[in-house]
Amino acid sequence: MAGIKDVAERAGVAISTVSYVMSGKRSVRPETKLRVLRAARELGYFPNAGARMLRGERTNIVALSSPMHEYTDYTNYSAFFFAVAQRARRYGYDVLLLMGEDETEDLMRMADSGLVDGVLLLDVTLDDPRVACARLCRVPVVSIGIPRETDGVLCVDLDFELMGRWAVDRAVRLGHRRALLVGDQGDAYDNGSNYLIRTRDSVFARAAECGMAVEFIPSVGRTMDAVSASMERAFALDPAPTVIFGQCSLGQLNNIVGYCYSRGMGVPEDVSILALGTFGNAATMVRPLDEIPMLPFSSCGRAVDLLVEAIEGRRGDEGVVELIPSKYLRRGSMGAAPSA
Amino acid sequence: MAGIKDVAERAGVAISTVSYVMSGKRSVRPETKLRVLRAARELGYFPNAGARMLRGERTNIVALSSPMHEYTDYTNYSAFFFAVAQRARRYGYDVLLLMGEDETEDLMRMADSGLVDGVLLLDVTLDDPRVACARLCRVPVVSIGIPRETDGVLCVDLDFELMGRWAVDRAVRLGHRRALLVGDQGDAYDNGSNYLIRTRDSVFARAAECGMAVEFIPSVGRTMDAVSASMERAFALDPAPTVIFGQCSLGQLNNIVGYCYSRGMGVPEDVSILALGTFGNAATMVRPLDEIPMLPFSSCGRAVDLLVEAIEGRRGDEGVVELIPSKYLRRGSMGAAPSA
DNA sequence: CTGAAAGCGCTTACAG
DNA sequence: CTGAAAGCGCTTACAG
Repeated sequence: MAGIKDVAERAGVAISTVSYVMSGKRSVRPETKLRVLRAARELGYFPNAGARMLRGERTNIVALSSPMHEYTDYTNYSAFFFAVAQRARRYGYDVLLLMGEDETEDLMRMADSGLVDGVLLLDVTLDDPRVACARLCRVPVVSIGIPRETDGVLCVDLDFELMGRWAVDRAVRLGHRRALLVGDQGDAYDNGSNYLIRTRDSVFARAAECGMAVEFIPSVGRTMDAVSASMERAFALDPAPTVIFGQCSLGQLNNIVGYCYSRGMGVPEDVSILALGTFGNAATMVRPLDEIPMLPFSSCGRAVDLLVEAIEGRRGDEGVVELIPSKYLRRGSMGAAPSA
Repeated sequence: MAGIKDVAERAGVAISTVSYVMSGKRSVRPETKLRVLRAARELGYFPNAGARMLRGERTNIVALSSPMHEYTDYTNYSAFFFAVAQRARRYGYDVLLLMGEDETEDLMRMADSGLVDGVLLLDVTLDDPRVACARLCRVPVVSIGIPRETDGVLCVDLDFELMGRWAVDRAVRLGHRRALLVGDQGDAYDNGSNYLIRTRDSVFARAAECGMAVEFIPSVGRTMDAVSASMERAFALDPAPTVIFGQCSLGQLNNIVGYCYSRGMGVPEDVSILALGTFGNAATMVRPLDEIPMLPFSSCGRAVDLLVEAIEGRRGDEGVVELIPSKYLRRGSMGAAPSA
């Protein structure tokens, strides 16, 4: 509740002096400075954020746009939120969550109200309307995810094409010729969820290059029964797949392993399994799995780096697309293809 | 970038008229109003947030304080974030994440800078320093979690005492006399993480009343190997427990089930398992489990309700403690105790 | 029904 | 080394 005037009065100086002491933008006689600092501390003075904003000062807030949809499975989002918040904190920024369904309205409001210094877009779809907003915004915007049209925006993402290629290459090297790609819920692809499509298509493309057959089934549910039913159909194929790429949740992967075990199939003796886009947590499964994880701390961290650079004017608004390679974590669930 | 002056000029009115049109705080001639609205739309006008704050208007932002610690397992936090954000949105509020390690400093800064209209505390420990801050704050604060001293703060939480009693009562009714409580990581209790302690102690207390023996083991790790080692020791007891209460993550529960199966113990024929404080997702396990879940949407939703009431002055700052009952979800993993 | 002007709490160019 | 004052973009009491 104490303002700069109260501090000035208590310290016996002008408000400008208080301001300069706080900002350090000009040198102040040590004794004066001390009096001011003591007064500020005693009064519990914090500069009014509104007044600073009005003067065009940074707010040290970045918005994180992460719209909620009906189909949003938010289980793993906190990793992204934490990653963003942690890195932002390092630069002295706080994070304002924008989770309204109406993505673009929130965005324009924030960008033009002067409340935030920059914006991060999460969960960017191929034709995300927020990207068009980004081009109009007076604050810098960084997209975590690669839209179809990238010109004029800063984009960072994990290299999901590379993820797909790595998966296929590893399987092919182990002699596998028939793969099953278990996808996420079908509507996640329909809604253009970017990384899912990119990974899946990269698997398809690379498999075609390598002469490997790939069957794709989206998940229809998360329970053991739902997963079993899907797997049942997949393994009824002749010849049956010898390797499974799981582009799905850890729970579904658990059920896939459970299904294999229930059918008497050993991992990796009878079937190999590789998790794609998980969160490094397939190590904790009953049967730990090889995985090529998301690395949210890498992608989000880098996105914050770029955003802060842009905010502080150390970067123009030329388009940038940075792809970050994931890594391959071995847990022994990928083995040589069983000989026919 | 367009300001109220630009809108006024384009509409041919005074800035006060623009202001009144935007706020609706006084009636304006329909034609004038229309001209103003059109001008505002054409210029993409959004009121400057700083100027409004300076005038003491609401910012329509609430802070969500959720400090990150070394030991924080953030896997399930997004459910709370989403729950808060969703309900806040309904009232027209955005959410500012405060995740700095230094909990109280962030809090005071926010509360006194005028940037937020209210604050929510997440992950409140028994002697949480943020609660003391809350009493000093000039904005309302709602604690999600019950600290030791609740006077002068608004508190909402799930009824974890009831959760503990329900667990024990259900087991006792099924004839179980020896239980194993598998806890979260040990340091989570040491750091005073509120709900863990309350649930655990409630299990202890109720078990003592009912003449049931309870062995407690904190988790030492999340991998199958770590969980197996702990379970090994627990089942070496004579007589061995016939029911397991799992106050731990879904991954660890999966490993507990995996351990039981590997030892040839059926669930619930040989051992019953009940998950406490999970997120309704034990339905998707290979062996679905009975659970008494967290219900973040209930507790956080109610917390936002209270906060908004306080912000809008429809509630004094008398202390309030609201406990919300969870529910018991049956999945067939709790059965009659095997006869000795 | 509408407008001119004070003032919110800061920062900073200007003056000394 | 320090201060008096303009001005950021709004809201609202006052005036008509």
